[in-house]
Formats: sequence, C-alpha cells, structure tokens
Amino acid sequence: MRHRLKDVAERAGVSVKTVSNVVNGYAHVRPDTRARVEEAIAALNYRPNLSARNLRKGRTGIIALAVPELDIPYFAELARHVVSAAAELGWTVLIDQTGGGREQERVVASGITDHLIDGLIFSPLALTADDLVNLDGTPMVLLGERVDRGPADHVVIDNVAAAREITNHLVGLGRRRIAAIGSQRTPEGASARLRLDGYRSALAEAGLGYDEALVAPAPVWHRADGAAAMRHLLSSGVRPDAVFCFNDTLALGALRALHETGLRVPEDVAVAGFDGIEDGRFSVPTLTTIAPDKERIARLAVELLANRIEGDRSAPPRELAAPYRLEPRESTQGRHP
Amino acid sequence: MRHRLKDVAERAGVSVKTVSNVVNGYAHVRPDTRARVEEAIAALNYRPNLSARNLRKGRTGIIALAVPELDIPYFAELARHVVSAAAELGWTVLIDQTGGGREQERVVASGITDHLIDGLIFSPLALTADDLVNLDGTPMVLLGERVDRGPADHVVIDNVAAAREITNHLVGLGRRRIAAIGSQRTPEGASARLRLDGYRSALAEAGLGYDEALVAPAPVWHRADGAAAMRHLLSSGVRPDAVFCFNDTLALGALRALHETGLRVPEDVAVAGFDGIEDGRFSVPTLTTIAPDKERIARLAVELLANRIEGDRSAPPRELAAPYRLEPRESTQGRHP
DNA sequence: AACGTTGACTACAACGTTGTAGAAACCAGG
DNA sequence: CCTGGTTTCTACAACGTTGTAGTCAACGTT
Repeated sequence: MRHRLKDVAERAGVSVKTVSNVVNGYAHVRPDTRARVEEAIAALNYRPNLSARNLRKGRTGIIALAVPELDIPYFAELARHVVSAAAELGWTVLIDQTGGGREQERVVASGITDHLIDGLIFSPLALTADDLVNLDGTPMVLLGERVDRGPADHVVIDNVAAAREITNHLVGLGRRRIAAIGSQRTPEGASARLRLDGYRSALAEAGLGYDEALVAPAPVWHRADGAAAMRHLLSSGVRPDAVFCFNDTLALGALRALHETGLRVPEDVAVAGFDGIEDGRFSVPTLTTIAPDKERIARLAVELLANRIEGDRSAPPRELAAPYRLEPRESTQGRHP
Repeated sequence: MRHRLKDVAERAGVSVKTVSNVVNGYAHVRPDTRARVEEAIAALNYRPNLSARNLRKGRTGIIALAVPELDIPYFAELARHVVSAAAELGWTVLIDQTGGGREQERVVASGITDHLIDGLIFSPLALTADDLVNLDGTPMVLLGERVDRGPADHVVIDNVAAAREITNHLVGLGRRRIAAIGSQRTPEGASARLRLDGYRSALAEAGLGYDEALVAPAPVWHRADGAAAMRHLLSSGVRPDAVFCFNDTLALGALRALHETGLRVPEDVAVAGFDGIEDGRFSVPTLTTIAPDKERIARLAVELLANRIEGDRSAPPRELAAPYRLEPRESTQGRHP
C-alpha cells in the first residue's frame, strides 16, 4: 500500500541512498539515473515517511502556535497569518488551544515540546516570565505581551502608546467622561494592565482626572462580557460619554448593550476598541479601533523562530515591535465624518 | 539536555525495555523497580521522543483538520470544538488552511497524509467525490457536504431541510419577495446548491414563484461579499422584503448594506443567515439563523475517525447527521417579538 | 604511465522507540 | 525435589530515513 525508499530503489535498480539523494536534491546523480528514480517514485506514488526523517534529522518541520481561544476573532486572524507565513518557509503549523488558564498554559509551554515540534509561537494570557524558565531549550517566540526580561524572543506592539493614542482620539472629539472596559487583576505586563496604563496616561495628559468608577473589569474579553460591563457602567449612574474597550469583541458587546439601552453611538457615547478585527468593519456602527499589523506580527514571529531554530540558541532574547494603526470609524466619528 | 530511555535506564539500573514498560504502563513490573524507574524519569525530566515512537508504532496521535479559512467564524468555532473533542481522546489536532481552492484542497486531501497524521477531518468547499478517490487509505471524515456515494465517512446536516425551514420562517412572517444571497456555480452537492434547493422548495410549497433576479451569487462567503450582493439586489430594483443569506457572515454584510441604505431591519427587509455564529447574538439587530450543533458535529467527526483508525478500514463509509436549530432573533422578528 | 581529483554511487550505522522471544527467578502442587 | 506455570526482566531486531565513509571509474595533469 504505502511504499518506502527500498521499494523505489528496487524498482529503479539503485541503492536506497541514491533514491534518498534524488528525493533530497543531491547534485551528483547522473541524469539518466535520476530519471529512472523519478519514474519509480511517480509510479509507486512514493512519499517520505516524516517520522523516520524526523527521527534521523532531529527536526520535524512542524511549529506550534498556542493561542487562548480559536474563536476569538483576533486569534483566528492571527492564526491565519501565522499559518501562511510558516507555509512560505515550508513549515506546518500545529495549532493548540490553551483556554487561557494558567495551568493549561504551563502545560503547553513545557509539554508541547515533546520532540514533535521544532518551535513554539505562544500567545499567553496568564503566564508570566517566571513560568517560562524551564523550557528544555525548545525555541519559543512570545506574542503580544511584554514579558519583562523574559527568557524568550518576543514580538510586541506598544500597547501603552496605542492605548494612549486611541484615548487621545476620544479626548480630541471633546469627550470628557471616558470609561474603560476590560481591566483585569492580572500580573504586571499583561495586555490589560498596559492598555490601562496608556488610558490613564492619556487622561492625565489631557488634564482629566482618573475615576475608578469609570473602569469596568472583564474577566475574559468576549462579547458577552463587554455587554455586561457596559450595562453595569450605565446602571451605576456614572454616565460616560465615551468608552475605550480593551479589545474589539468587548466593544461589539458594548455597542449591543448601548443599542438596547437606546443610547446613540457616537452621539451619546463614543466607542473605541482594540485589535482591528474584520467584524468591526461591518458592525452597526462600524468600530473605531487600534489595528495591529497582524501579518507583520505573524511574519516577524515566524522569522524569529526560524533564526532560533536554525541559528544560535543561546543568543540573548530579542524583542521586535510590530506597527499598529488607529482606524477611526463610525463608532467615534459618526456616519459622515 | 534531552534525555532518552537509555539515560533513564542507566540511572535506574535496569534495561531500556523495562523503562519503556513503565512508561507504557505494562503490568508486570515489581513495585520497587517501578518506583526506581519513575524516580529516574522525574529526575531527568524524561519525555518520550514521539518521532521515534511513531516510527515504531506506525501511529502519530495527531489528526488533521482541514478547513477553508480559519478566520471565518463558523470554521473557527468548529475548529475549537474539534480540538476539544480530540483532546478528550488524547489526540492532538493539526489545523490546515486550504484557502478553499480546488487545487489546494486536492493537495491537502492527498498530500497531508505524509505519514504524519493518523487521520483527517476535512471540510471541503470545492472538491467533489471524484477528487477524493485516491487516498492511500488514510482515514478521513468529511464535514458539512453531502458528497454522494463518497469514498469516506461524513458528518452532515440536512442543508436542504434547514434552508427550507428558515425560508418558511420568512414566509410565515408574511414576506412575499424573498431574496437569496450566496448562490455559487459549484458542483452538485455543495452547500450553496443544497441551500438554494431548500429555498426553492419552500417557495414552491408556499405558492411563491421562483424569481432568478432575486438570487444573488457570492463567489466567497465573506461579509464584504454579502454587503456587495445586498447592494446589488437593492440597486437592481427588485425590492425584496426579506433575504435568506446562505451563511451568517454574508448576512452580517447584508445588514450593514441595508443600514447604509437607510432601510430598516426587519420592518423593510427581514434578514436570515445560516451557521449560528457567535457574532449574530450581538449584532445590531441580532441575527436570525440556522444553528447547526457544532459541538455534536465535532464529536461525531472525531468518533467516526477514531473508529476508522482503530477499527475496520474497509468497512463501508458511514454518514451521520447532526441536528440544527432555527434561532429566530431580531433581524426577522424585531425587537420585541 | 603514474598521479591526484572529481563524479556517481553504495554499504553501513545510527536516530529512539517498542514487539518478540526468551532467560532467570519465583511460586504452587504433586 | 521436581514439574509447569507465572512473573519479572533483558537482548535483539526492526520501523524508514540520512550522514559518514568509502569504492570504483573516468578524467585531466604532470
């Protein structure tokens, strides 16, 4: 049923190694021999056994991408780009869903490295630098978080600056009671904390006070949590005239809650998100957001990983920044800006 | 750095095979020997080399899931469930993105089977039964399409009945000029065709004529295509009072286009989708849809694949149906039904 | 004609694991 | 004390591939 080098070799009348050489494009093979081997390969529909090749070479050609949840659009879009970028280098991507819990993430960070993958691109939610120390030296690239003095390469965007910029955008529209949705009691360095920092710093620059009552936590960043947080803000009587949601799904939930309350967006409350997901281009109203360059993030991550795998594993960790863009849309600027 | 059975064996003072036996839970090992081996395993942080194990056993513990695009919410949600269901059986899922093109899908269907995976769950867009004949016997489960007399197991939902049901829902609301968005010139059997069939059959039952002008094609089923198709329908002067979109992303695009035109949903035009994606619960207005039981689909697919891998590979292909539910929401029923 | 160099190919071992066969130690029943 | 069966463990080969070392012929140079 399934053929091996040996079968091809017998059919072509050469040694196994010669077939292997043909398969791997080794230069010194006579044209007629090569042709005979290729004919045999085609006739038997030979394809190499990757397990055996991996065992021999110590490489698998597979990298893993670990994200919290696949059906959060941001991660789905990111995954798409990572798969594409990896394919260009001839790699296959194994996608892992951590669920975002600390224990599960720890398992992925240490256990996934069971020799089956050459490297890991990891987008952690709960882990901190301390959790990432003991890694058997499997190359790893971290995404999205600034894990200070982390033990691995990482690709970041400047969350603080981006959050400041989008908050400034709201300030620039004349909004004065700007709420935030999505704060979390997470360790220093996580996205929630950084985006909160940017928000606070923009408020301070604008001479607006920081009001704890305007900051709504969200344990996870799903649409339902955004809607719940928005309802909570509205019912608590603080009456914001703008909301900065720490990601787009929260913002879509907030839009929905505002719609149900009968408030107009942006006239009564302006809404801004973060992530630049596709949904935001088609929501009613369309969503103002910070759009990180996901393609760039994916490509940088794959390249960093490639360098690690093929190059010096003991080189000091590198940190690369990916660009982002503020994309003003209807949810802050109205229909005809 | 990385330890092998041999290292553990030396440390515990036993043979490699005994360590292997401990690792694999073989029964006849003396308790004290087992303890010594386990101590050594822990001390060296030993983890088996899967490539070697795979080579020896002919199994990898990895199954592949091939979907057209990861950032189409339906597939992202499906992927999530497949990963979860597979994890319960101790399997890892390798996710592949085909792009939906026929050639790429053919490559996946034949090429992914490079000995690295034990089986494949495949959600094809363009392939037909004919493309799936020559598969080297790698177990495969097809999703979503009714590939008639196909060579593999598949999990389907009754697209025709579901489409008829949601069209009936629109008819029941008193709509008479019901448009459809998403038709494709695809081979017999693909989703687009089946959903169109259901739509036509419901119209016929209701005594409403079939009007070609009310059916808008969409080459792919993204939001932008739904918006474009809706605009096209509106500008062509046919004035529908309802639209059945062949999936939810098309419907979200259509909602957006209607909003831009100033038409009210559902008062002027009722909108229905298909897929039951999470977005539809939070859109403005919320989206009436056919929601297939994705968790069930995923579990059935994984179980079928498990049977195929562990059981009789030459058994005749099986077809299992997963249930779906009509979920009426604001886009057809209005705010307070 | 003898020499080294290159090209074309092959035999063999090794990657880390597990199945098979079997040896050694132990046990129970006569 | 022997017999037959079980338990506990081990040596060896094999899975399919590729790196290393090497053979042999053809070639160009002295």
